[in-house]
Amino acid sequence: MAPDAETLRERAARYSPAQCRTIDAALPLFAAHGVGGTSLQMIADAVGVTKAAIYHQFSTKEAIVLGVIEMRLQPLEEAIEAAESADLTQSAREAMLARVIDTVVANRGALGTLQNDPVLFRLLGEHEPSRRLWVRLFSELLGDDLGPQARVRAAVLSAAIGAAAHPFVVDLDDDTLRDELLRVTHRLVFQAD
Amino acid sequence: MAPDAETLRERAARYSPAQCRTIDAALPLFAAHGVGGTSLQMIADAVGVTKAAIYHQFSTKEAIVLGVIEMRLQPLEEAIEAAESADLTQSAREAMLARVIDTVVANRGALGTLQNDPVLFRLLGEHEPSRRLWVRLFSELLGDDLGPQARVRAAVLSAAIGAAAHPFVVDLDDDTLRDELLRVTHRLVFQAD
DNA sequence: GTCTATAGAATGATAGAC
DNA sequence: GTCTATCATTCTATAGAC
Repeated sequence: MAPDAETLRERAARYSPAQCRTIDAALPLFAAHGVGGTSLQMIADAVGVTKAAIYHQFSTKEAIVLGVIEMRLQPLEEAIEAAESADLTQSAREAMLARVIDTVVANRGALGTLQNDPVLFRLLGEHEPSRRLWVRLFSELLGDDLGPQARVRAAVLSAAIGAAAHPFVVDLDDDTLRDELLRVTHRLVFQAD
Repeated sequence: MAPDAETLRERAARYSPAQCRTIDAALPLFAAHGVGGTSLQMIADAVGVTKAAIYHQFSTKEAIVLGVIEMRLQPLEEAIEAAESADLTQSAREAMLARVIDTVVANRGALGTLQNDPVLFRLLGEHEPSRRLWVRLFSELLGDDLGPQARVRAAVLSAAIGAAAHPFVVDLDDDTLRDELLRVTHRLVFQAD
């Protein structure tokens, strides 16, 4: 099995408890200051250890960023796997969208943060396991056709997932946000012209 | 007139040619590396001058970031002003959306970059002239009601504007992107449940 | 408006003790 | 797994000449 064929679950399982603490501390810092604006010192301070301890866990800053991606994308992988089915019936596609939106709302800040930082977003496109995840999601929802309409819909759906972390909706409760977001994305994905 | 009541046009007019060169050089760097990942040295190299010259133009890095916001948000201000009308008829609102989408597509990367970096995005919400701009846009399109439905729609519309810079749509020509994006956002904003 | 030169702090990263 | 101590590099920012 090629290393790139690993699932996010398999990768995430390899992180030690100390590494998980670092990953958890890094995400909100990335969300607030961006990856480029977050230093290892800031992460170390947030965890409550020294920089050297962080370097024992991760050999580079990029390795921490990858860890954040793999850990926080994992719930989305689970949602897609759970809803994936051999037959692309309309109801199977609707169930996948609903499950994805559930997960997005339950993980509010996380998935939005991954898409709203230029460094994280680029890595999301270069990191094979996460690439495959997006391909699975969009091809199941929008089909394999890569026409302009499907491309624009995919881009807006991707952006809409990030909108779950938008300031306009921070104080909506999960149920309300999920209902409204599902309604909007359902229309976006499934409504014919 | 309070300083905060200035338009973006008035502010943008104050920048010297040298400052404009710096602002133009900074945007693609912010898009690629994020604000936090972009140093003054990188900006100076891109302009072709030394750091000291940049510091003569802007006293801090944040002043450059503000300059980028004010310059690149200006076309959106023009679009909103041109389409703004006293009566909130449906056709006036549709005309504003169409004009905004035109401007978004014509400025592809710019508006997306402003919304896809955590630092730029935060400043967009703290900077009064740009705050007023978003309020005008969303209240004209979605009304003054701040219910959950309008809030989610506003957040997704805001994200959809950023989607014009998404990799999925980079190689679509302007006309195609504008048509598809307008169709999708029109439905998002105006379609009742 | 741009340059050279520099100050002082912070950065990513490493070595070696515990 | 964490620490102290340190390295070379880069950072923001300033002073003063042209």
